[in-house]
Amino acid sequence: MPVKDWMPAVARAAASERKLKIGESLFRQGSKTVGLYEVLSGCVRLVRVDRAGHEAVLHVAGPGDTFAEASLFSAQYHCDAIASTNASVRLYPKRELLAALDKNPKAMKAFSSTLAHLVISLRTRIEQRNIRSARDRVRHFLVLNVGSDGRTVELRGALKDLAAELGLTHESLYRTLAELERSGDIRRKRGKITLSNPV
Amino acid sequence: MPVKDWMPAVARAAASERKLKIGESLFRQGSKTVGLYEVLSGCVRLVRVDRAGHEAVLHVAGPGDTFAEASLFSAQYHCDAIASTNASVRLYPKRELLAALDKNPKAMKAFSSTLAHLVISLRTRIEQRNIRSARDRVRHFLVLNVGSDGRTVELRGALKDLAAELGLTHESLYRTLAELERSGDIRRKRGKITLSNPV
DNA sequence: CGGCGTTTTGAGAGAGCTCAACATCGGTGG
DNA sequence: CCACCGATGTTGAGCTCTCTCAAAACGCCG
Repeated sequence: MPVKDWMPAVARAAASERKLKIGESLFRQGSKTVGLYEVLSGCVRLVRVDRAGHEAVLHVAGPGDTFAEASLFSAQYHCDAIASTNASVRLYPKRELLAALDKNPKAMKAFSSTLAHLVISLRTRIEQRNIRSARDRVRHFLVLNVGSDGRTVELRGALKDLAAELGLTHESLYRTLAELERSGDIRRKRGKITLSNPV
Repeated sequence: MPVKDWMPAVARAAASERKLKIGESLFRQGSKTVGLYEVLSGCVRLVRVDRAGHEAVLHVAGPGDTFAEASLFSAQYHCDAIASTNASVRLYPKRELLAALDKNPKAMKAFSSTLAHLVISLRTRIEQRNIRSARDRVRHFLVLNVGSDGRTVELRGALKDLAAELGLTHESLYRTLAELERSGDIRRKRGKITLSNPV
């Protein structure tokens, strides 16, 4: 559900905006939670960095998406938020938002619904990561991200970013896409991938 | 938060119980949602099965845990629930529970909090699946699951089940544990694993 | 004691990762 | 307008690690 449809006016009034340069971090894992964010433009990714220095991409939020929902019930952020492009975001401060939700059961319910759908999409991502084969993992992603025509996927950002989101090396993704194109399963055209045999 | 602490009396009154034999399924992906479950005894795992027939373990719920939270905001279950042991569960029917939550903002808030913490733990699981090395993935799991002494992990169920939960083959897990034991990083004793160098 | 599922170890193959070189594209400044 | 530069995209070769298939020891329960 779009944030506009449930965000209480009080919380909206208390919101502030901020611009981010590409690569800039909005918060880090362990830092104190200040509230919930909405992406106004650009893309922000949520990642965790393991000791080997690898980024695990947990989520990519685009315009209209919210992120850091769980921050309302946690004292610290549990991942890093980094701008994948130049971006602007709106912050709904935790204190005011929680107070407004307490007074507005309908909004609280909508917020719960948002969290519930987030849970479902996270589980889909776990399912994705369980697929070993690069080919199948890419196909899995494509099928789940086709647009309204049922066969075309619009890519947000670079293929390199997609590789990170899929948990593959960019080399592996390039090769896999090339193979899929050679075998006729997909067609590519600058930022778009079309499935030849939509499911 | 334990379900007892927030579950409205009305919903509790409407609950029913059910026993499951090991391997029995409680619901399947795509089946109509009937409500939220609590595990009374045994273990229930949530899985998705990909077309290759592999199970991706999304969650394992033990006594006191709830599962299928998102069902309240979805018409169909998005994964399978299968008993990993003989188990008994309690069903809080969707209709009555939603009605009770609507009338009880505090309970709704607690439910949101439960969802938020679920989101965090799911992201931790994604982080885990992003670790390629079996050794590191096992260590990651162990560190996150130590008991109150900070070094001992109590295993629920068989190592084979743990392997599935970690997204490894059981052979790989056995080998990895054997290596960790040989190198002195862990010690094993029937159902318990102790870290030699707790973090 | 017998049977079944778990645990363990072995050998081989496949697939993705790593390192490396190069091509291509987009933006910047002269 | 062109040259330059960095980031993205592409392809090659080799290696490592896990998966897979196989076989056997072990443990629990009837």
